[in-house]
This record gives sequence, structure tokens and C-alpha cells, in this order.
Amino acid sequence: MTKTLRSFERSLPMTLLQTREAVMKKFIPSLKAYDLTSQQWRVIRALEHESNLDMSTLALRCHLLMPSLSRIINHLDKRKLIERQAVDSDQRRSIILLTEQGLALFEKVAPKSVERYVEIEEKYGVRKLELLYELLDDLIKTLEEEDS
Amino acid sequence: MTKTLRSFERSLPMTLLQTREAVMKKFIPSLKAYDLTSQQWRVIRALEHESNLDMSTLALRCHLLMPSLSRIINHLDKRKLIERQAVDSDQRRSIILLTEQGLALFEKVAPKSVERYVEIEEKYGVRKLELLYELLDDLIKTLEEEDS
DNA sequence: TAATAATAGTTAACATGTTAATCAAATGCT
DNA sequence: AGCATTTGATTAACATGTTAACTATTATTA
Repeated sequence: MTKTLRSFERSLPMTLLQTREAVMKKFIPSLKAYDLTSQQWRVIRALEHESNLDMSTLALRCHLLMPSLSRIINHLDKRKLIERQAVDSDQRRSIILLTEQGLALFEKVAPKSVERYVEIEEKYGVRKLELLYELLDDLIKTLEEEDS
Repeated sequence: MTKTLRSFERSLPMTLLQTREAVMKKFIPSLKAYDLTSQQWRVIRALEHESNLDMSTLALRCHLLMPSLSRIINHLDKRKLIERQAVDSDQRRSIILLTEQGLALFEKVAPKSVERYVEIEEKYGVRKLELLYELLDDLIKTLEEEDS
């Protein structure tokens, strides 16, 4: 077996990274205008979608590790975009929800994100985008099944 | 227009991120066995592929920003895996090359990466992988063209 | 040629990714 | 009840991503 490593330009992780970077470039400017990182925005979106989540659940929803989420929530708390509420039944847990300010910010930013997304759909094609999602989901499934 | 944001699970940046994470999980263990991060490995591969590159060119090849590369090269220098050489014609520039140790490390790690890659090809299918590359490259091109 | 602008690279500052250590509260077990 | 274990969350430590500031050198150009 004399197979060698793929050349750089075509390595799988690299291509995925590049693609993500290219996509993010479209969304980041509108976020930065409101002083948000893409991760902070992800958390806000998650909370708008479903409120009163504890940290662990929120981490799963946002695909963030707990230490990252912990810092992000701290930051958003200082900016009063979210609030923590104690849980009576379990003192370790706390539940996170958007403040009115946080919700207001969501309402301002969301339309801009939608715009960008529609742009991408139009230029690239909805059909191809759907196919891409399928292939990616399938790859994820394949890789995770393999975890033996 | 009442289009709303895609639900989380299906946002494009998120799906790309997840996929990359899933792929990296396959490669990271063999790298960690040699105390390498994926970025450090990327630099080593780049230098094995083509030596005597200056920092800027290397950054392009590895899709790293200069500050990141600067730190990585420093680190690899301390580990004596690479060497810097002055360039007479331009004192600002320096040229990077693998040391024998660096090359030896490459030779040890590369086969393990190839193994993982072949595994992925086999489980997922070469045909589908090629299609995925095409779609990703195409998306990148679309997004970059749009930069107006 | 002297002042200015551009270029290569590093450093700084801050946010995140990642693993390990830590802490308090809850659960299980005897 | 008392003690070990597990769990939810934070903190620590280090590498990277990202933008801006900075340094030294080279190129421009007035």
C-alpha cells in the first residue's frame, strides 16, 4: 500500500474549515455590528428558540463545551442580555433565559442573518444546498457510527 | 418576506462545524500521541510537501493567519522540528524548513493519518466523498465571488 | 536623497476550543 | 445517618482565531 496523504488543498478537514470560514465571513459583519461573536449569537438564538434551559442542555444545543459556554454566559450576563435563575429542586443547576434586552437584540440581528442566508441560497442554489446538508449529515453519521 | 432563521440543528455554519469536529476526532488521537495539534501537523505537512517557504507563503498554504503561524513556528522551533534561515536579499523575511527530527516525525505520523483517511473513504464511499469535495469547493467559490 | 509608504513578521489583547482540576450539591450504598 | 460516588458547573492552563498595534526593513517618490 503506497497511498500517500492527500495534498493540502484537498484534505478533508481543511476543506471543511475553509468552507466554514467562507460561510462565516458572510455572517460575521452583521454580528460584529452588534458586538457579538458567532458563538454568543448561537447562544442567543438557542434561547430565543427555547428558553429556560440549563447550562448542560444549552451546551448540547449550541455544540459548545461547558467551559466555553460558561464564559460566554458570564459575558452575556454582564451585558444583561441573559439572566440566570436558581432551580429549587437542584441547587447546582441554574436556568438561563433571555432578558428583554436580549430578545430585543435578537429581533434586530435575526433579519440580517436571514438576508445573508437567502443570498447564499440564491447564489448557490437551494437544491445543491439540500444535497450538501444530506452529504454532511451522512458523513457525520458514518464517522460517529464508526466510534468503536 | 416572513422567512425565519433555520433551526439550529440545520444552520449551515453549525453543520460544517459539526462535520469538521467529527472528522477531526478521527485524526486527533494519532496526532496527540506525538504531542501535535492539528495546526502544527498542518505546518509540518506543508513543509514536507515543499520546503524553504517564507512565513507568508506558509500561512497561505496552511490557511493560518500570521499571528497563529508565528506562535506555531516558535513552538516547533523550540522542539527543533523546524529551522529558520535568514534571507540575504530581504532581511525582513526568513525561510522555514524541516529539521531531520521534523522529517522523522512526519514519517512516523503520516502513515497513521493515511490509515484514518482510508477508513473514512471506505465507510463513507469514495464516490460520495468526491461529490462532497465538489460541492464544498463550489460553495467556497460561490461565496468568494460574491465578495463585492 | 530624505521623507513617506508599503511589506514581513512579531506582539498584544481578547474570545474560544480543549483537557484537567476543582467545588458544591445530589445520589447511592451500607 | 454517614461516606463514597456521581453530577452540574466553574476555573485553570494552554493553543488557536482574530484584529490591531508595533518594529524593522524595503520600496517609492517628491
